[in-house]
Amino acid sequence: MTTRAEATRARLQSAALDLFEQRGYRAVTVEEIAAAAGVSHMTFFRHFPTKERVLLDDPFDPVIAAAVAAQPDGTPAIERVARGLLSLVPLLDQEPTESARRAIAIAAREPELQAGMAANTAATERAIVEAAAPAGEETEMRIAAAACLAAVTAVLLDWSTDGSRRTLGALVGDAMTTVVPALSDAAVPAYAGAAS
Amino acid sequence: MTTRAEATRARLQSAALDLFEQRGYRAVTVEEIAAAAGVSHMTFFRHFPTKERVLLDDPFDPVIAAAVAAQPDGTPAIERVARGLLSLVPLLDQEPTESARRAIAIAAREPELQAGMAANTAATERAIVEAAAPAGEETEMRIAAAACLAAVTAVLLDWSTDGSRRTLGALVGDAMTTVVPALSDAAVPAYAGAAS
DNA sequence: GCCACAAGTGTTAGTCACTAACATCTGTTG
DNA sequence: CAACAGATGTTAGTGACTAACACTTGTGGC
Repeated sequence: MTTRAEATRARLQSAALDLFEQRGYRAVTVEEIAAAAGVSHMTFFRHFPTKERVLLDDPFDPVIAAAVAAQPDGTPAIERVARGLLSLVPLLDQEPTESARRAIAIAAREPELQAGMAANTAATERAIVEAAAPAGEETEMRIAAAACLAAVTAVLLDWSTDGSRRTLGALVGDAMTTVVPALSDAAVPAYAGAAS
Repeated sequence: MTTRAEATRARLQSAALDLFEQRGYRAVTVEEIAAAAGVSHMTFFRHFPTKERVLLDDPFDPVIAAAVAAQPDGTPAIERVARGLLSLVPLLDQEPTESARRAIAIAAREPELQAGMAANTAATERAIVEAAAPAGEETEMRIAAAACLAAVTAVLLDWSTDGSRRTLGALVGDAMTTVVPALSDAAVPAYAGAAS
């Protein structure tokens, strides 16, 4: 059941994406987005706390955190995080990622939006630490999460803009292999040697 | 020779730091900072492009980039970056870091400022890639830089607020060991085993 | 000392993101 | 249909940031 609020929210996101693509993030005002969605600017701010959030909305933290937590412990934190992220690759390659790609492509052009993406990353980092860090190893896990997520963000930016037709999954595989060279040795055959 | 502009800039930074500590980043207006420094708000914006920048000013990118570039190539990108950052530890432990610590402690409390720190990190990342990436390996280097810098940022936030009396250098050593476990084996004896 | 000249700063008048308070409308439930 | 809650609108702000133009202060040549 789609509530009225959900429909409004979706219209705002869609209108914002279109307008940002046409005229650039900076040049579009919240008023204009709201008008294009047929609502007032107050309604916009009831659905999104900031202009930035209408573009950079990311509800995947719990999924990512669970994937990391599912990795066997006992191995170094950075390997657990890397393997957890790799385990999500099949999911990535089947999702309807087109609107996400458009959003990231817009963010890639505006430095202020990359700061916003970093805020997303920080939230994901916290989720991973809470879900997957053994007691007493929170710092290690936070460092490992920060490192791996930064690497994923780096390839996300490429993927969104580059003409390169590589799948997001393959790029994430490369990123994890770069961060944890040991992964390419044997553990994840599907991605071994994928890095150039 | 200290120019008038440099003096004004320093007064603005100092006044901002004091006011932010007393009343919090959000609650202090640019007008108030400017007034405390004896100038108008327009002068503030001539010295700093945004309110955020008066706190998060970071001129160390060239030093960091050079330190990474100085590492021998042929090893994985992530090891070069990690070793480059480690080579700066002696410098860290002798610098007058007190105002930096105060600034980071303020930033640690405000999510919006952590986004600003991420913008700093992105700039550092670009500087490292430009200075140290062999032709054709830019992506690998960018991923490695993003990962290591994220790890350093994570410990910086701890260092600024925690009562822990560990030196910044020791914390950075731990961070690099977490990201590149291989470093603890032999290469950098001073930090081997420093991680808990 | 005086006179360009430029760098630094001030004033004023805006735009736009974002907030608070209160009114209105719409859909649902008894 | 009445009552109620969720969703939206209106209005009136605050504060970050910009543009245009005037002014002031320090510096070098005469």
